[in-house]
Amino acid sequence: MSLLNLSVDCVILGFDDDQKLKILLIKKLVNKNKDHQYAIPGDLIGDKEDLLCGAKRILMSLTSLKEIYLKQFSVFGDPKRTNQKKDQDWLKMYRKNPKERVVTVGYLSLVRMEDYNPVASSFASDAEWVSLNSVPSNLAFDHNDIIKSALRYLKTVLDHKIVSNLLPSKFTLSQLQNIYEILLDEKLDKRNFRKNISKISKIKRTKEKQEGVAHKPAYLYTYDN
Amino acid sequence: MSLLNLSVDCVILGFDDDQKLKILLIKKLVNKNKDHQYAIPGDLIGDKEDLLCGAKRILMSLTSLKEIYLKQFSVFGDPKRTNQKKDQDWLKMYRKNPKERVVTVGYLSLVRMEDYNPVASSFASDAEWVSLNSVPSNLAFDHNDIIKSALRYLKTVLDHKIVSNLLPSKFTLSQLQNIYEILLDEKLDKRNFRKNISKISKIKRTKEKQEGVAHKPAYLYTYDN
DNA sequence: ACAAAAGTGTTTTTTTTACACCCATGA
DNA sequence: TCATGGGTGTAAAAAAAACACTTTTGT
Repeated sequence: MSLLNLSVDCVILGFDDDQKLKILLIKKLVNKNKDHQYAIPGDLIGDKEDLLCGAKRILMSLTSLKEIYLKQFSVFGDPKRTNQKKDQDWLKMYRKNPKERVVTVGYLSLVRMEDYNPVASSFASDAEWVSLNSVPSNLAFDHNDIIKSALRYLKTVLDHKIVSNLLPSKFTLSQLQNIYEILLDEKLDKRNFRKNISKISKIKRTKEKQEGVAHKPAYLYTYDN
Repeated sequence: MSLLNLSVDCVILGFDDDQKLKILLIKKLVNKNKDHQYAIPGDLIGDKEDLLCGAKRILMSLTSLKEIYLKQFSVFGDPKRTNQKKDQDWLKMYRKNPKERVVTVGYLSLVRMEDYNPVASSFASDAEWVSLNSVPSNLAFDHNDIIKSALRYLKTVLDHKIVSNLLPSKFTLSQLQNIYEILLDEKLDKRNFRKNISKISKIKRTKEKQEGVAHKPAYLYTYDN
């Protein structure tokens, strides 16, 4: 019998060669002073809008990121998830009926940071990559929980198809191994890792090598769709 | 900016020793004649109701099943998912605004059929266990898709904890193997299966044996929480 | 010459698969 | 005594893990 608002929230993880995993956060003003809070990009979906399309539209509108593969991973429907004061403050500024319930659908993506340059717009006053281990613990709504849930989910579905998004078109096996180590959060054995990669027919060695490195240059590989 | 209806739909799989996997369907009248259709149990969630609580309440109200472990597995948000004529007919009878969008959250459970005796009520005129391979292909809304999605999900998460719901408190290893074979839809090797089970410390052999069977009686096992 | 990362095989251990016969019971 | 499902072990194969040294480049 009840009508409610449905939103999507996007956990966009960004990868920068040889660095830490980052997450795309937006900054939102919570009142007329310039107090702000961080959140993952998300908003209400439109009337007749498909969820996935909505997620893409919203991500685009807040951060200008487009053409991103998004995967639904969970729904967050606690009736009190928008009740905290900090969240009500924000809702009062942007929504007609801030007390209405909002259920949200979580979407996840993994991207190469160099491929996407977030530019804030709409109610986002800023959009930036933040190291996963320095994410504020007081994100908007239940966004800290949503991120945790996304990371848990990620480990269960990680595969070469997903990881291929994170690679430049030519990459070294060390870069690839580094991605796995970061995403799985564990060290891998170089020789065993390469043995496994060599079984994946889609990953092919080119004749090119790294240039200008102060060590033996690595062969470059490509991921072949 | 849009308000919409949120529902839950429950895929309840029922297991009956040595038999086929069944699913709990309800029958709904679609008009004043006695035309009906089948559906999985589901309905709109309440205003301030938690999703999981709502799912339990609705399942109880339609089929009288209670105390069931339900696991959220996906969201179905196609804006047109309630637009077919058969579905609009039903919605017109039971909802004030049948054209309003309904997004639904899918919940899954696996139960022992003997433990639960479905009794239809509310808008369900009947509630019955139906063999998975004789589910009508024209269930309400997108329920056929929801079931497919649930079965796919089930194979990925199957473990002894989940299966323990399907067992009587004392069971034989053949019963257990049978459940796995049905859920995984593949034959398993008896000796290898038992080897694996023996590693699971929660599954313990009792001193009791089957009685009154026309073959060597099997030892009974228990699942120890 | 040194530092830095690349590249490369073999052995051991663990896990998984395949496979066949005798046993206890009720009819 | 027959039909039925219960119960058991071993060998082979496959997969995963452990492990160390040489090479190529820039500085």
